[in-house]
Amino acid sequence: MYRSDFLQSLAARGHIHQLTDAEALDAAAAAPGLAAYVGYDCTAPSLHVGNLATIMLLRRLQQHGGRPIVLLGGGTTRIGDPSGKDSQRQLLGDATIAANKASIRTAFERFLRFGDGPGDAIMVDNADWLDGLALIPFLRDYGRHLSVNRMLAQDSVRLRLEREQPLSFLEFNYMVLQAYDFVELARRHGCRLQMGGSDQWGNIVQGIELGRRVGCPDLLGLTTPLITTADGAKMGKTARGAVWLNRDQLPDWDYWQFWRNTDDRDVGRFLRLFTDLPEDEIRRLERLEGAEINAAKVALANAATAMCRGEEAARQAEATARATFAEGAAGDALPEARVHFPVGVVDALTAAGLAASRGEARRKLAEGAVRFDGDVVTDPDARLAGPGRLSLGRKRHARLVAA
RNA sequence: GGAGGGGUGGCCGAGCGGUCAAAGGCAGCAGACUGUAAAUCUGCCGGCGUCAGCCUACGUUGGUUCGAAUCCAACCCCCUCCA
Repeated sequence: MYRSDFLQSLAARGHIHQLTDAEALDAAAAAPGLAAYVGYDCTAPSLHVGNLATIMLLRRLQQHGGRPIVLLGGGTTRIGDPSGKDSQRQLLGDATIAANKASIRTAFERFLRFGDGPGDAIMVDNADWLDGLALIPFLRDYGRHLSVNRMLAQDSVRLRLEREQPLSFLEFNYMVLQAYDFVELARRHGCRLQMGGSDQWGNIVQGIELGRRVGCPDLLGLTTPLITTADGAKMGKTARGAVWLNRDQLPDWDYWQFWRNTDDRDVGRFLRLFTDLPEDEIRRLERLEGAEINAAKVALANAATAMCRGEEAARQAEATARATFAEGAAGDALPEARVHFPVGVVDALTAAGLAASRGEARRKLAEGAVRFDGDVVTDPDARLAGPGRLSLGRKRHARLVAA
């Protein structure tokens, strides 16, 4: 078993997939001030719950005395990570990347404490060193240490080649630059550990190898398992889109609901991975059976929402859930739709976003799925006279208010 | 460069002159049962509509035809085999 609190905690909570050198890492983590980083692409205006697995690694590191480094890939996003893709990703414009970067960074402040103190997290952007890189000096200093043979064996490259899918030289360089990032962070910030999802293993190892050859000998790597739900889907990808961390991409209510609707079988695992609740509390919650387990889901939703969106957001969502589901009222946190009364049900449904089209609204009315203030509405010509709670099915609700 | 095969709705995949808004599966939505869970069963699943109909869709652009996802031509892209 591990001696350091950090690794003990990660192991107990299910965060560890692979380690490059367990003993060395354990020793490094036992001393205070271990610096570790995770890199994030700026491909979207917000990170999503799929990124939470590694964000939690940084959080746990800080909780146990380490120094988290958030690396924003302002430079590498201009290239595009080929891992897990069969075709080149659409190249993003610099303006988009800059906007995404600005938007992404806000989310981290909820999970980590930033500052100038010894245990404070810092945020860096690899554009700072990548953008100005001069090709010939770079090739002479680093290129000679990078083995093409080895790179060709990397999954991200090999799979593309085996399937005879195109791989541009641009993308081929992604791992080179990610490897170089690690060396740069080791030099600038004394960073010894790179963490990431299991798909990043190859890239992480490349960085460690490069470090060994250019005078940063003791770099380490750690990956988290790919988190899937009990029914086998990648976590955080719903049909309606990703579950975003940023409030302007996904309202607090929906974020809370995402966690509240966790599969029974995932509750214990998610409590360990995505909340700070202590082990004995989690053990108590996951032992609940039947309808009782809903209490554990509420605890999960509250803890996860409080961490990402703040205590107040969690409280409001919980209160709204109670009002909406237990009392059949309309809680404050429900999405609001502004309409002019009297309004036809069909228009109200589309305005509230409960139906994607008028046709769908009509179909749902015919199916008996629509209720207004709790009463089933089936007539597509019905008009609603004033404010109230419009529901589609039992789960989706909106408050109609006068425009 | 040569010879074949193929590009169909979010995905997979049938259709190969009218009866095609296009079989089937997956995903999704809703109903029943429940616990805002899972499983199961049922219905729905391009848009608009006073439900008759209209519009948009089968790689792209033209053409043949009363009529084309289906035939022809050119172009773009993908796959297999040969050089």
